[in-house]
Amino acid sequence: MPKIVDHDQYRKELLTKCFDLFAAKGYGAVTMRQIAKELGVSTGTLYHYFPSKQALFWQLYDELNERDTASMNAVLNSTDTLEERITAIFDYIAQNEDYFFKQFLITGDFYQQQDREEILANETLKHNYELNRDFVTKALETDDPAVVNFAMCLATGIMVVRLFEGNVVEYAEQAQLLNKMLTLYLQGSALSDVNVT
Amino acid sequence: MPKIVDHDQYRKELLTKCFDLFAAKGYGAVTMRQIAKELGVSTGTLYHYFPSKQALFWQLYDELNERDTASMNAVLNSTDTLEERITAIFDYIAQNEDYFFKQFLITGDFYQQQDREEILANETLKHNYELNRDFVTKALETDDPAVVNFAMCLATGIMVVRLFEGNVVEYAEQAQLLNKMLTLYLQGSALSDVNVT
Amino acid sequence: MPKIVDHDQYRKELLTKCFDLFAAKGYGAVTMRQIAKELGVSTGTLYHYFPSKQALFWQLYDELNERDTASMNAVLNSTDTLEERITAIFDYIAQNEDYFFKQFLITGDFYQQQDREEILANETLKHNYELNRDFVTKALETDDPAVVNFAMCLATGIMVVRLFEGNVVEYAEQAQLLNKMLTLYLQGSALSDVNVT
Amino acid sequence: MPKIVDHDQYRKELLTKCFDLFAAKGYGAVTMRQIAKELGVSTGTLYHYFPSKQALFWQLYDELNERDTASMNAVLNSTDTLEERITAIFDYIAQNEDYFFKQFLITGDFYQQQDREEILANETLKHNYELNRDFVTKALETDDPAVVNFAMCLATGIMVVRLFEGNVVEYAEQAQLLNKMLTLYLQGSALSDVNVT
DNA sequence: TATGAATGAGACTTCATTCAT
DNA sequence: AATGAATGAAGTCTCATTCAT
Repeated sequence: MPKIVDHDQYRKELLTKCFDLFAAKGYGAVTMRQIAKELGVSTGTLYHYFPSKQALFWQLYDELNERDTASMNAVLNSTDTLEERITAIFDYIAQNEDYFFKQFLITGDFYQQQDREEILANETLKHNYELNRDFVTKALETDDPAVVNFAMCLATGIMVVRLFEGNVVEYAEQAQLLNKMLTLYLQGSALSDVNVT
Repeated sequence: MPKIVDHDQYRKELLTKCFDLFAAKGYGAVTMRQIAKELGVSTGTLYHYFPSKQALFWQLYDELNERDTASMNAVLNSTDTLEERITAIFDYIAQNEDYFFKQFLITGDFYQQQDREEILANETLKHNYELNRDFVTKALETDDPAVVNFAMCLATGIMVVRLFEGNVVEYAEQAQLLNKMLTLYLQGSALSDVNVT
Repeated sequence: MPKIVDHDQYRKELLTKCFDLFAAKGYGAVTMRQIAKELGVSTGTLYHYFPSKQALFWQLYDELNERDTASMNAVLNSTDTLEERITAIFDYIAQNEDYFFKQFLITGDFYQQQDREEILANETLKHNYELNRDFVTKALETDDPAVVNFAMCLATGIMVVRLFEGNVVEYAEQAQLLNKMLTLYLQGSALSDVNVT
Repeated sequence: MPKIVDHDQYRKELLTKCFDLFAAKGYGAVTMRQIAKELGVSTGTLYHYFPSKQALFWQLYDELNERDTASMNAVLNSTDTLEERITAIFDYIAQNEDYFFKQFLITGDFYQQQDREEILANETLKHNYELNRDFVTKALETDDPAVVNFAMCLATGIMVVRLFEGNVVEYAEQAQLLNKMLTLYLQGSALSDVNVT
């Protein structure tokens, strides 16, 4: 018997440790030697677990998505009103902003690995988006896809702006705004629905 | 100073040609030799105009911002109502989406050149943001910074989502939504202002 | 000593399986992992039987020679005339051409392991040559070493030319030529011997 | 203008210097760093002239063939009889044995670069063989291809045996033998031709 | 015995940059 | 101002070998 190691589990542990490194420096700027050093293994070992730098990167990306799916489900518990749910979501993003920054940056790296066409055809990417969409749909309790997109784009935008510009926008403030506007808008829709009827 | 003008102008011409290259492949993936070849000059000449790859990159970034400033001013001409102005802005983004994609990607590369701290302290970046903010402020004719941010984040978000996910959102649709909500919201504010008064 | 026999026999089995691998790809291009995989064992096990890659290689070489010795003896049975014996030898080479190709290629690899001096001083190599020489001497029933060398070089040459150039020469044709020439030559020698006497 | 260098001529100079290195150690055992060091250039420069190690190797191979063609033509001058011509050829080989050794070893390496099929289909290889064949045909003044092959295989065989076994055969001795046998054989053919007529 | 995880030197190759011309 | 040859550090990856189990 060889050294007792759960190959797959150890592989995931290594991936976890890579996260920060890629997020901080970007795919291109991180060398396999650096990764190995950071993980406390030799380059040989690194290649024992990941056939190439690209492969390591893709596996990391998959791993991230898997996590997100798991952690998002708890957010909407114990929320009753629309306002509470909006607040909960923006709070969740705010709390995990650092993680989202990193994930976004890594996705950005991901992007530069291949042609745009391939990216847009990529199943993992699509799947991740569907996930988020369903989540927001459930939160807003609306079946108007435009509204769902509206909220998602706003949230994404805030995050991106904060990433690039710093604290020029605040989550809580924007959450309130969204809440008010949405309430007014949905009331309006409801009214016009009533009127129509 | 006859030569200097030529020098500077030629430098800008070279920069222009670099834009697509960086946008398509990313900073790290483009080599100075590739750039030189694309520009039809030798590496020696390239280094004659730009002291380093980084410098070339920064100058490109500056160049981009300069252009944006110029081209954005014309957008709001011949718009009277809020709706028209919102439509005009989103239309402008939609028309130049490809350019914004590239600019965003290059900014992303830019980001990976250095620490987050330095980025956020960077004057060029700040300046660019101020510019956009002023533009939106003027367009929305509101002095509520939260609302300005709201619109900016939404627009940014739509662009980013489309970049990564494809045509899952549409500019026109979101523009309409924003228009309705904003109208309702601003009316409400006006009313409450009145009430308060 | 019950275990030792198994050990040695297993070792030889492993060697046999290595033959094709080395012949096909060459010493340098075959990795120990590949060998292990091909043999259906782990690298650890491989190293249990062979202290190093070089050692494995040398043992393979020895093994080859051992086999040749055994298989060549039967060739000259039931041949009466010189013509029959020459035909038998060339036939034997033709039948086993593939094996000779591989052996030659492996010997070529062998060569590149060390300095020419060492090669020429190598006992295994010498021994193998003596073996072949004795065999040909017996076949030609002559004690003129020049003639023996002549035949050996011709046979070697045909094999090498076919290895590198393909079927541009035929064994049977050359065997006939050698037979005729040798017959003429040996008759002549005999005559002159008589004359001398 | 850059440093004045005749790119192509310098490339050939570098190739020449590589010859011994490859012949002595074999393709696999020579590293690009070693080559660079030996040539007195940096690895970067080496790659400036040769896109890869393989490419360098193929170019070397081509270069060798080109040379052989040139140098073989002078050999048959001032030879009148068959004996003189045979002697001249074997002498030529003996004089340049070291070169032939190296060429043969490099060809052997060459062989291990790719599949046998590809090798045999390789035009350079075929061309080289044709060249040698024509040369020998002219030297022996016979149009019997079997005899030409006979002589070629013998010469090749002597060279190969000497390469692997050392001075166990001598060129001069074998040249004499070949001369005698060939003379006898050709006389015989001539006679039988006469008889037939 | 047998396994395969681990090692780390070293292979090929790239690339920003310099410099002689 | 312009060229492109030259540099060498550094990147990704391989592989013979060792060793804990």
